[in-house]
Amino acid sequence: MKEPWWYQRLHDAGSRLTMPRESILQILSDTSEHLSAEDIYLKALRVNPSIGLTTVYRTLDLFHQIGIVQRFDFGDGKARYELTNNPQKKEHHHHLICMRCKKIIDYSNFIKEELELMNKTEKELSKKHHFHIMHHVIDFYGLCGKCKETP
Amino acid sequence: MKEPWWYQRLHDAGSRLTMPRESILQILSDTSEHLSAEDIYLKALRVNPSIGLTTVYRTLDLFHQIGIVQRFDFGDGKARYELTNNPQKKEHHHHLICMRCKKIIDYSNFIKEELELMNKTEKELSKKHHFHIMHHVIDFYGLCGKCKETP
DNA sequence: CTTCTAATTGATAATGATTTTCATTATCAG
DNA sequence: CTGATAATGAAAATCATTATCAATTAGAAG
Repeated sequence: MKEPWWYQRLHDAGSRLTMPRESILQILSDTSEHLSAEDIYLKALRVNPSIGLTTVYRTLDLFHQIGIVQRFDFGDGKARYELTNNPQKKEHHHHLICMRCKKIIDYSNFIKEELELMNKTEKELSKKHHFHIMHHVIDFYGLCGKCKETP
Repeated sequence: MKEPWWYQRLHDAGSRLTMPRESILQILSDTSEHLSAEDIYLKALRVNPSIGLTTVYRTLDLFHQIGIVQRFDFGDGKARYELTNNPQKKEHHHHLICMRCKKIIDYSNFIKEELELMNKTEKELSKKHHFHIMHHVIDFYGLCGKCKETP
């Protein structure tokens, strides 16, 4: 079995490959949801009943630092985590967030045009502000169909 | 003195215009920073020493619900608030966020092209997902010049 | 202008996500 | 294999945000 790119990145960061980290990586790559630290912890418990919530937090933080996961704050008080896409596959998705009921809709029909523009903009900003951009987030805030009806 | 658009919006929402709310509105429109609830509270205290932190939170939440302020989570554990721009002036800015030192750089050289695309996309998403979009957020995450140097 | 009532306020306590601490354990380079 | 060092987990500590509740106030109606 081929080691995914993030194993390399872990190693490059001088971090060790441990069981809790593997479980978390596994959980993240098996889901398409927006998992919170506790969601991940609960799933991890089923595989490794001795894992600690603290470790989950630390691991997610590490993964975020080295670019393996993205962290999102949708305004419901807890952070959500998603595996960063393999840089080869340039696909990514964005979110529609209902400001009332907090529902999140993924939006992945990403327009070619938009992706191009984003890349161009990233390059420009990188240069102008000496910033090394690792990823970007586009979120749309508003009211979902239901909440729009009932004010 | 002309009442700004948000006064109307407050009224339309069936909410009253109170002193704490005016102070907060004032503070928000006087700054170009990304203020947290506590930042705002401390500033408000200087004008109205009897204001409570709770009220600041409630007010910011209300303002956010009715679209007067935008709320941002940059990953430092506290929410930040900014007055939404007057809808007439279609300008808005976005952020470069350093994942290490949490520095935030505003980016407002917004490309015409990008704004057009955003509007088009918003329209599309609105229709497709029956979503009433109120605003959007674009954030770039990465490492600032300094943090890039010292790993 | 006065009255009345629902909206609003502020102090305090409670909540809940995330971090810190620290003694123990496990990884992996040499 | 082994030691230096990173990583772990339990428990306690933080800290932003929210709920509670009695007291106050805005502003519509008269």
